[in-house]
Amino acid sequence: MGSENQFYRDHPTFHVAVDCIIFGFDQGELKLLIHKRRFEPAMGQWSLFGGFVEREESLDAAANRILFELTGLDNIYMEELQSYGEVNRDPAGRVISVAYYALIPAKEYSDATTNQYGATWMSLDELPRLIMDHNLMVEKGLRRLKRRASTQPIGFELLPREFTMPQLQALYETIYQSTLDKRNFRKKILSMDVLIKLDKKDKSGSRKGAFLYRFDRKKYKKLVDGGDNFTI
Amino acid sequence: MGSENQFYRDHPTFHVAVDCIIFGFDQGELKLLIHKRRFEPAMGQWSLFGGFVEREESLDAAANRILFELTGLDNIYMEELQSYGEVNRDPAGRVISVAYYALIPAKEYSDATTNQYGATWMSLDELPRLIMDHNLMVEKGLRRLKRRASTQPIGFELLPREFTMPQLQALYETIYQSTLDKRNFRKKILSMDVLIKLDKKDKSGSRKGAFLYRFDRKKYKKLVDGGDNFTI
DNA sequence: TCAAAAGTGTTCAAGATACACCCATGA
DNA sequence: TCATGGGTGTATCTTGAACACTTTTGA
Repeated sequence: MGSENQFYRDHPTFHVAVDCIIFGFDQGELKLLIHKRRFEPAMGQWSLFGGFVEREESLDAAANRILFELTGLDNIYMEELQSYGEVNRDPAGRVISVAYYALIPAKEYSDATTNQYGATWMSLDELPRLIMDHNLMVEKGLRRLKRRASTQPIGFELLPREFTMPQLQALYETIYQSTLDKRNFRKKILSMDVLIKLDKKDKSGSRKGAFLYRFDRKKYKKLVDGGDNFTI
Repeated sequence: MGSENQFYRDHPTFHVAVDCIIFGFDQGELKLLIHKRRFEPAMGQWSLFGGFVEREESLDAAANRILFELTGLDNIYMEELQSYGEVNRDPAGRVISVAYYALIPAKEYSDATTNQYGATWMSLDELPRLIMDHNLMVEKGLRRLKRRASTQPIGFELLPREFTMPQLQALYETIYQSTLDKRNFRKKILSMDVLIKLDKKDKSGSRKGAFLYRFDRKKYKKLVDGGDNFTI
């Protein structure tokens, strides 16, 4: 930064990190992708996936890089959550961390990649103590997920591209931690007209089989342009 | 930072700044407190109030310090909005900025202090071009304000401690950019039972005078504890 | 043939919206 | 006395909530 002016240079600089709260949905449970930290301090303890921001890299780029390195997945739903800047949050030095949360379709994420990085899908019900303020980040991420899920079509990010109504409902029941009436649920979601009903059934869940649906961004756009909102 | 380990030291560090989006409400308008920047680059151009984070200072502390230095006001409603980390957002060097938005009761903020820092209340309708990505920050802050105002009792932060119904309604009409029916508005807000009606009238707005109210945190807590939400 | 999950409509209650007149006061 | 803004109640509509039976099919 030889080009920086004197005024800037009189001020301190900081390490800046990105931490990713990676949510997945599998077997009727919300899960978090975590791993055991591979460097000091706190090596070997459970941690979110994170890393330092590099010199010519934006925050968003750093978050996407970390996620891609880990999962090989691109075009992932990802949003900044909040920055964490307490002076002593990291015992090894002053680090300002920007937390992102990401939603990935757990099924499309191969376990092969998982193990390469020691990544583990951990159910949110039995989440261990994570390093530093990472548990705080997760709590905040969860709150955000719950709120967002009710007003934005982000639930679909957690499901495979083709999914059934019972799957979708189970997802929302998990996120909201409550049971929903299936007739009302179908009515509401179908009334928004953002899904495409396919001609196929998924027979893995029952003998009868359940019709597959796909979320349609164009229809969603129509809904929004028409002045209506997604709510569920 | 002599205590930092080698792994950390191999990574770059960054200037970190805080920028404050300071909203006020006066004369039926939402306003933003801005000033002309006093150092290079872009000296003399309109800017949000901001500053660099200091060595032993958390992000929140930095935001509060900047706001306090500027307004002399303490205990201000303030919330982190989002971080801005594009590589070239600041032409004079790499700076990562954390944007905060604050709501202050414009009336309690004396113009004396204003002028000392060259601060200016600028109506949002005639907001000039601000430096760097500050206009983006303001837009995002506004969207957040609109959403939050409908589900959290933050409108009161923009009014004096004692206010009238017509004032409160005018505030919400401004935030939502729409007109509201005064009977329905009163019904809704009074039904939540979070206000205390005072025995006094404010006669500045009409001959008849309007009763003054005060927002009551205890009543609000009762509402929330009872499982209900603030909505307007 | 039966167990297990998928699929389907109607009724009722609550909350949101629309709407018009009287009141108090100072000039 | 009148102009100005403050204050009040009811009827209707829309939306969310509650609720039970039939269908399909593989074992």
